[in-house]
Amino acid sequence: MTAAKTRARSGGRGRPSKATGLDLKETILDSAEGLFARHGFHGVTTRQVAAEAGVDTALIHYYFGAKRELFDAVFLRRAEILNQARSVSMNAYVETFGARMTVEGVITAFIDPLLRISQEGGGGWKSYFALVAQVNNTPVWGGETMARFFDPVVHQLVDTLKIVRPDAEYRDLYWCYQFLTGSMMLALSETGRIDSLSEGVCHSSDLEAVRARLFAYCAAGFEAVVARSGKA
Amino acid sequence: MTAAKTRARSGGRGRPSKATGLDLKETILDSAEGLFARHGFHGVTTRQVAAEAGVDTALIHYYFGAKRELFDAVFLRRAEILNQARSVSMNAYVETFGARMTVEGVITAFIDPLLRISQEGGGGWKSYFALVAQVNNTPVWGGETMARFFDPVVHQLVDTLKIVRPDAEYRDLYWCYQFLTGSMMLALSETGRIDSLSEGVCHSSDLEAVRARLFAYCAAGFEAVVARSGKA
DNA sequence: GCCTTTTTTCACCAGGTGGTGAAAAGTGTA
DNA sequence: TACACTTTTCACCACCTGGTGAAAAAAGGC
Repeated sequence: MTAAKTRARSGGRGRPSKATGLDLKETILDSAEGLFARHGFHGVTTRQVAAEAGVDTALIHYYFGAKRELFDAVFLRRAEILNQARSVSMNAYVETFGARMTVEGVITAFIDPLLRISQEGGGGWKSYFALVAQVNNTPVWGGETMARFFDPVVHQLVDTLKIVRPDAEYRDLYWCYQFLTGSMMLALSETGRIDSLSEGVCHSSDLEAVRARLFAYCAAGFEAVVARSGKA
Repeated sequence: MTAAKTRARSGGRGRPSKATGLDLKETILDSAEGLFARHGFHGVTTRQVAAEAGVDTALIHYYFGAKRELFDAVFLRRAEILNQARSVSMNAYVETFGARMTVEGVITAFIDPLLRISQEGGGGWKSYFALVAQVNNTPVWGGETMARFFDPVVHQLVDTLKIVRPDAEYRDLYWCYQFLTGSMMLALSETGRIDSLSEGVCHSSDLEAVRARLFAYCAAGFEAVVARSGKA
């Protein structure tokens, strides 16, 4: 259902509460988010966003300026929530387990908040993750955008892993992170590819299946790389 | 350097050999490939492709039809080479090692041809891998495109892994493949993200570093998932 | 040479693009 | 009421989009 229709029925009881001001700003962001996630930055026009939000084209420019600024606003909105959730999760893990931390535990603390948010956070989050996955694999400005929004929490992960495995080299840690993020983003974006590939055995929407495998997979891969580097 | 300029100097000896006919068709594909890889399907116009190829816009439609057909032609050209290289590599591995096959060996036979081609195959291949990585993370038509071009060789991988670990469930195999392909495509697309993230410690162009880690990483992750599933 | 076929260019179209400026409508305050 | 301010709409612009049809040029067969 388009945001326009959603706004139209507007609740049905009490004040009609026509969306206005900041409400409308969020509505525009929601529509833009869904469209950007499905078609990419260049595959979406400001007119499409306006139409789905039930809003005049000029209003988008009034609130956000240029199209690229709208995109950044979409990207930023949830990045802050994400970063805080991950930071809190990792800090809690460090404080709870201290010297008994494991690689798999750290990785779980890093990834699981995203899975939980995707499962419990409502539909907008699925679009958002698909969007981030696309940006993550975009050359030119993709790397710069990811760095701008997500570098700090990644450094927190790497530093924590370095505490758990003090002998590991940073080169290995960063490469393992890259492998991890490739797997993680592809799983979170739920492209549907695994559904057809596996002929119905797996479903990309089944994040519980991801949870049951991804942490162990990444942790084992990580340990193997560190071990191999140590003996080499 | 643009293809237009490349064509202009045209060799310098013997027949002037102005590119024509099928040559020109390849030139257009080269230009399209580079542009699509950098900016995505919607981020490129047929005029840009024509300009970089040093060719009239109408010629593109003469040879390839609609823009989307041009994109598919770009995608198909190298997919066939890729699929054959991978299939040959895996068959050779199976025949050479037979009952002594290992998970890491199979995965190496599956991934290494791509690394080698990227290292030795010339610049066009780097663009191509970046392109495939983008499509792999594209919802809507990305999954369908990947399936159309790459499903058979993936099934060959999964079936071979099933021989090496007969007790493994297909569900686990497919999920592990998804994790693997996410890591692999991100590494092959050389987005430059790891360069800035690691502050110069790692370079995404360093495929030798990938080779030294990715096979072991994926194999260990794979074994861990299978083992966990077996005992659960 | 001539004729046919393929390749390349040119001029053009209908519709869509991001973006703007001014007017209009709404909102709060006194 | 009148006023200032914010939010929303409308009409519009210059430019670009994918794509087409016919003419021109080149290549090949005889």
